[in-house]
Amino acid sequence: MTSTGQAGPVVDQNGRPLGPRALRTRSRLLEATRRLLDERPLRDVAVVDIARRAGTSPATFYQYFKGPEEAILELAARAADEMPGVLEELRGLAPGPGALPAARAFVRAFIAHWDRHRAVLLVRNLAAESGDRRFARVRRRALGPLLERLAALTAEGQRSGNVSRHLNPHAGGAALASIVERLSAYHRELEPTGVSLEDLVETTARILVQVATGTPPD
Amino acid sequence: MTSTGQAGPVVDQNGRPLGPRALRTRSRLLEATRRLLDERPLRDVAVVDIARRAGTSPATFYQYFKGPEEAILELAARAADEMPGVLEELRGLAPGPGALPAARAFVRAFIAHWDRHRAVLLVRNLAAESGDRRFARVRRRALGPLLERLAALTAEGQRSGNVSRHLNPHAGGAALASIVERLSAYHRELEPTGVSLEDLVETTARILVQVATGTPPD
DNA sequence: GGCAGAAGCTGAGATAGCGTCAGATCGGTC
DNA sequence: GACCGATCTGACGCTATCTCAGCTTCTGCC
Repeated sequence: MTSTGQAGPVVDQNGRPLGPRALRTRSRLLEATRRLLDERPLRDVAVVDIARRAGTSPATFYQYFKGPEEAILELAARAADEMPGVLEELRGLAPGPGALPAARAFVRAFIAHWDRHRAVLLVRNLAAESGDRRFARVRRRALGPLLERLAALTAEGQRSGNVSRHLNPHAGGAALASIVERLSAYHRELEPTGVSLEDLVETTARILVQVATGTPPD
Repeated sequence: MTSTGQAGPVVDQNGRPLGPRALRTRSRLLEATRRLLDERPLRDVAVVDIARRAGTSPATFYQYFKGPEEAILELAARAADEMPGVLEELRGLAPGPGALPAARAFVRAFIAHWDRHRAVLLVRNLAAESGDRRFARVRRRALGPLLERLAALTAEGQRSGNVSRHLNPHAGGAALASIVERLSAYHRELEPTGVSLEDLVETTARILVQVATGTPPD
């Protein structure tokens, strides 16, 4: 199974499975797309550019992808494959003294993940929010487990009486995930205003712990 | 002063000020852009389409705008002009019993604002996050006052001892604004998973109050 | 080594939107 | 009813998309 979630081997636009040479060409095209997207907005990334940078021709690109978007969809899927590792950091996030360090480590890992894949994730989010099902699916695959984890934590906090019954756990999970994702996307714009990355990590981690477990650290 | 923040009257691409007929044509073009953007992603909105829908020609469009993006920039600036009204709702958000209703009203107003301008705001955010200064500026103009308000509230909470000293007020403000903005953008995708708009409003409002004032409502 | 067939690649071309400019049209004025 | 500035557009050259038919390269077989 590929990282896009399709079953079976990688195929070209006609459904034919790819041999080793073709796979290498396809990889070069993906890598070229990734690099170009780091340099300029999607609108300015032409298929010709991708092909040239990959040392091949536009026609070859179209053999493997419907267009730049489809290549980005696959890059987003690959990024999603990294999420389990990032979520690992959340293991220690349970009421108690280990909560804050775990939250910090998680926030740091999440931001690093975003910094690695910023351009791709921005396109993913725009496409998903604009109604593109494929991108919405990849996004859900990446963030769903985070939402669930935070929701479960909130629900647990409610059971133990530390978190208000008036919160909806899923909405709370979504809200907390929003902070982490949004600030990851934005921290570069925030830093010039005097908020350091460490301020962001510390503040976000503390909000996570406070809201999800109901017990403010300190 | 126009809503883009430029001084003086509206001008065309050659800097010539517009007469009443031209202003009407320009307005039709803006409205057509808005409507098309609600129907499909920016990538699929051609200048030809905008012109046709406005009952004019592509050449006319180029007389007033460099391209679709510039039209959207102006639409985003107009949306930003609505923000003071939305922020009005925040007036009552101070420690005390009025905090929760004020927070609810604010969250509702903010979501309604997003629902009105969703397509434009998505493009604005993508462009801003991709490094486009003009869009970043409009975005700051819209959200800056919200950030400041929430940061001030948090700082006040710290002074009165209700909010942890370890939070950075500006980071906290940004985090809370993130929730509101992100969930406004996302609530449509969340609803199918069983989280109602009211759940979202209630949960977000409570998190706002709890984090910013340090006193959980209840 | 040489050859057949499969695998992979691309040149060339039809199509479509972009952005410009010279000139047509409109609408008010005398 | 002729003029004039304001406004609009037809037409054109350009660039990028996307598609084939056919070319090149590889592989295994004799």
